[in-house]
Amino acid sequence: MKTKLNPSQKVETVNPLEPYLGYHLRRISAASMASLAFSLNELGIRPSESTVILFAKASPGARQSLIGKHLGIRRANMAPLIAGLEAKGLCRKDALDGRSSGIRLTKAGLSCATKIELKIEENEERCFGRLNERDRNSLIKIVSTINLELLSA
Amino acid sequence: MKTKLNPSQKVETVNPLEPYLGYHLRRISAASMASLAFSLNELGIRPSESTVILFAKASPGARQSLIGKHLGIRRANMAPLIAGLEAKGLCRKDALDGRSSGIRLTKAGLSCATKIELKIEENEERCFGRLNERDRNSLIKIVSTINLELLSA
DNA sequence: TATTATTGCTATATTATATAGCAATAATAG
DNA sequence: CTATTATTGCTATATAATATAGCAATAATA
Repeated sequence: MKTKLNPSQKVETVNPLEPYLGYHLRRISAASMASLAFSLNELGIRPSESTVILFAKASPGARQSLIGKHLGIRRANMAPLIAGLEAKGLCRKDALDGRSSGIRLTKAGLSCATKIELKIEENEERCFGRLNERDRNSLIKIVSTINLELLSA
Repeated sequence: MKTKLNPSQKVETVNPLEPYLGYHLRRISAASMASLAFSLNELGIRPSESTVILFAKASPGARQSLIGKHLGIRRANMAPLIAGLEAKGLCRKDALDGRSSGIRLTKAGLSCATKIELKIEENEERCFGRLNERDRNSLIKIVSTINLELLSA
């Protein structure tokens, strides 16, 4: 069978969501995250874990509530996330007081962080590399502005 | 208690994900989708359902495989989605042949679609309204380009 | 010291999305 | 026409991210 099936669909197929920015952002986000997830999977790391690891690397000793606040992850969801990273030997908790701990990457965690950074940068290139420098920069700028508006409100 | 707790966190809090476009897109997408989900909830409609309804309105009689193809929803996930809309009385299936049907909105479905459009447009304004026309247009343009690259590959 | 806020956590639910595989049917090749 | 292949819709199931409610322990404050 060399030719394709002809589904005989004489239906107009104009996507009515085309004019909506939110729709495009959702599709792009989903596509680039799926691509990243696939790549991170080689490290046994999920996207949400990867963000926590990179944040923990940049802010050693931060408590998980702070990490969650910056990444938009709720306390209730941070708990199992951190527990998972601990179980994988990627971070440990140094008690700060009776209830909180400072999160610190282990040696394995730091090494993993480096690999994650590489994967993320590869993914950025894979997904957004076709953009020219100018578009890319204006995109980052606009998008950061939106983020400020949306996330700080 | 008038003053805030002082968490005595002397940890640097620079978000290392700041330079990554994918990260920003994910956060924005999540925030704008959460906002839309909240709004659509008044109609008893989920975001994924809303996209199917609008597509079905624009392409009456399209089979669900085509709708899914355009919206990036897999067959396996389209089935319960359409069944749910049918159960809510928002669409019906007109047999096209022995296995496929053309999806058509009912009267209630059409009325719902109009309300959805309004909610989406309100949400666009709420989330992206602070952008000036120029930024908004260039954003749409760039973002459509990325989408083409990412989704058609 | 009493009150309030925080931190971390458990349990649970929802949404979106992924794969594997099946049965029925349609399209195509020979 | 018949055999093969592709499609369509579907079920069952799994995973990731994220949401709420509520609890216990602890810290900060009045």
